[in-house]
Amino acid sequence: MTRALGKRLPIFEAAVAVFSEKGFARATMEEIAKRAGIAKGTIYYNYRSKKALFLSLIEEGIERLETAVKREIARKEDILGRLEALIGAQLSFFEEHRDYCKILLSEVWGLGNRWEKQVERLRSGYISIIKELLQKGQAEGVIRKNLEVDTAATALFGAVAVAALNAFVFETRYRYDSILQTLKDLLLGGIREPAGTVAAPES
Amino acid sequence: MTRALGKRLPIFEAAVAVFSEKGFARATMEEIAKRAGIAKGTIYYNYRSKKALFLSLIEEGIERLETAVKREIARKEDILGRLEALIGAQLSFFEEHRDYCKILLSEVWGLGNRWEKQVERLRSGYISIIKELLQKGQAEGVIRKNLEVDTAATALFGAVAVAALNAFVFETRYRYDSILQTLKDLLLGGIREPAGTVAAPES
Amino acid sequence: MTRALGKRLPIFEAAVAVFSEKGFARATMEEIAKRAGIAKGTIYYNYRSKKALFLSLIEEGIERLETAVKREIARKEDILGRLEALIGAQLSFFEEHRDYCKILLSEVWGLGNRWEKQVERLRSGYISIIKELLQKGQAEGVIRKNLEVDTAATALFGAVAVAALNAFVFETRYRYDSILQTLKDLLLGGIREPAGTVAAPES
Amino acid sequence: MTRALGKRLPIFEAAVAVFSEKGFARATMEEIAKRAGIAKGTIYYNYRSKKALFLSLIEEGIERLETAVKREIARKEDILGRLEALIGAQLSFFEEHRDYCKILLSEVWGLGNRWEKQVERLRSGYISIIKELLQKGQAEGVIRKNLEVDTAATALFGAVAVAALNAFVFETRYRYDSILQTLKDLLLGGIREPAGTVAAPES
DNA sequence: TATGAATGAGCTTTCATTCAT
DNA sequence: GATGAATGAAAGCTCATTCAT
Repeated sequence: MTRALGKRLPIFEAAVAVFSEKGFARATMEEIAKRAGIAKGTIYYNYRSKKALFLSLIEEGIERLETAVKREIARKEDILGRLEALIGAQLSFFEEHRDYCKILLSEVWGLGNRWEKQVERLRSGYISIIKELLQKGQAEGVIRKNLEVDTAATALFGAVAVAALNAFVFETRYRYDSILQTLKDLLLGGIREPAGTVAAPES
Repeated sequence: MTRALGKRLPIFEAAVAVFSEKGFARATMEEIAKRAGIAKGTIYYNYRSKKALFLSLIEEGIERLETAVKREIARKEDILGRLEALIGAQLSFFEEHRDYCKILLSEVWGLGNRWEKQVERLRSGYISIIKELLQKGQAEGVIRKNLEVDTAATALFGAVAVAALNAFVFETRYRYDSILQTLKDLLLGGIREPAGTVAAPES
Repeated sequence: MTRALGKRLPIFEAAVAVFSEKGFARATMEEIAKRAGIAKGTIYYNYRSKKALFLSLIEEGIERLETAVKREIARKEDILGRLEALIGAQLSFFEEHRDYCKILLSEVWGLGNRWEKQVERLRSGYISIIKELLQKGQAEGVIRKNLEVDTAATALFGAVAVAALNAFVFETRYRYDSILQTLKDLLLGGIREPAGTVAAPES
Repeated sequence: MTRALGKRLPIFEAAVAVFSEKGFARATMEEIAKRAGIAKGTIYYNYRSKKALFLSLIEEGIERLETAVKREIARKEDILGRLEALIGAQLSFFEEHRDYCKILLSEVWGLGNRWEKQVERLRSGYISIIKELLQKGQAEGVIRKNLEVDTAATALFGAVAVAALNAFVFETRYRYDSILQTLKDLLLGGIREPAGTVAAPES
């Protein structure tokens, strides 16, 4: 998102669609151009290369995700509320942009160093948001101190992302609210039935 | 894993390495052959195509993961113990085979439809193991009934996988025990400091 | 022959030459490209595949042959004159395009089923022209009724084609008029010295 | 046909079948071996190369054709009877060995110099049989002197071969006797209704 | 004799990229 | 600014041939 996006927006949107459907390697500039309704050469007039186009996608995608997440977080005062908001924002973002969900999982998280430093920065940038919340929560005593924030943050991201992928991409039918509630319950309260509760047998 | 693996094992191992480093599309038969120390044609003598080789990899990988997980689960009697065992087995498998960790995340989970029915079957086969544990636990009253098992199972898988990827692939230094403990705590008990607990200030 | 043949004509001509020299299977795109003075990829920019290029060749070839034959036939009024014209036109076409002569014989007539429906249609399309002439001639009483038109038509085609191949491809020296006259005599009047004729000893 | 054909016969027969179905280039040693019920290496134990196997096929094929033709010719005294016998023998040979019919037309006649000198010798060897008959007949005054024997001989061969191919390979249903009679009539007597004959309307 | 695993040259095809218009 | 014809490097795949057993 740099120049006065003349033809840039259509290209961008077509690229998101094609990259998410085919993955980076099997996506072709030809198809992106066709879907954007322009000539192939025009893409090169706006982006240096296929890779540059892709990176700009990733960057934009993570930026949008961050923006959405930060906006939702800001609305809550307490840490736990903010974590819930984060889970909700990420899930909702992935529902609306299942394109990105696939791309992020398979090409950014799933590929290790395969991509540039740039991508790595974005990845750890996003994870940091979660980490900071966790750390603040630990300091305030609302989050368990024995959790290693690094691990917990990535696990949290992974849980939401994979569940989102499963529901929005693999399954055609799903109940959004139910998924959201389950994720919040699971991540905040754990799988286990709380100790104090009298586990009333399902009679 | 079919014939009396003449050159099959070296091919297999080289393929795992290359596919995990480059991803399916950017991996070349040439490189796999070179790394296996054989001629390109020999791969085709043993596997019908690049795709077939890859699928056999996936299949074998998920099979091994399942085997390891099931073995560990079988050692425990109670459901929660089994869930802990599952988390541990998956984490340990991903540490030992970080190749597979990347391949599974980026090409199997991360790709929706892009692969064959066969892969989809394997994927949901593995998830079923988790789902069954959760359902049994809910019946026994040790797992919270309000969790949607589908979502919870995929989230659990995703949490472990992404955390493993982060530690074993992105970071060079990590403390295995710490990660394992964090995942168990997080997934079984949740992020939140248990209610009853007197949140002892971090003195 | 579709688009405003940019590089199509040179490709086409090079392809005719190479296919005729080497046959379909042993002809390489590399050589066709080199002979057309273009890059290999350019062929694929103009034709979907090697097979498509070849089929377009066959189609064009039979079309040209048909056009030439029909033009010559149209100039004569009587059936026998038309048959002579057909023999002459086919022979002359094969002399001018000995490339096609080889391709047609070896890949179209010589291959049974091996090629597409499309080729079969072209083949029987051309044979039909001869068949119709024969049938009309039988109806008019100038052609022997006991001849099976199917057999006679293919035999006539084969006689001219193989004789043409022999003269124009295998032999370097030949007398065109003599060949033409022999074919006309043979096919219209037969090998046998007419009965009534007093076989004047070769004085 | 040299060594004590130990495994040679099965190979030979399988080769004829496969070469005729697929043509030289698309036939594979693998398939020939499988169809002969032996291992691939065994073919190389009996024939120096694919080409050598193929050439031995051609040689054998033309030899068999020549033998059959000469046998039938020898039974007749007069030239015209011999020519009829030749037509009959060639047609019958092609019916029984439609394999050879295809191979001969597409790979031997249809390919010009593409094959070895050896094949050329065989080809012109067979044509010579026809030529000699024609020359003798011209000397005896039963065959028209104005026919160029070279052209007439190849035309005769081509007429029978292409008609045979058309009937035996392209069509599934055909009446052998009718085809034979038509070819004899056509080639000996010509297409044209004999002049003296009162063209009796088809009452 | 017979085998079949192994080879690698060679082929078709794809596609990111360039550049004259 | 925009185009799309042209390119050629690179990849998957086939198969005649070899050779240790």
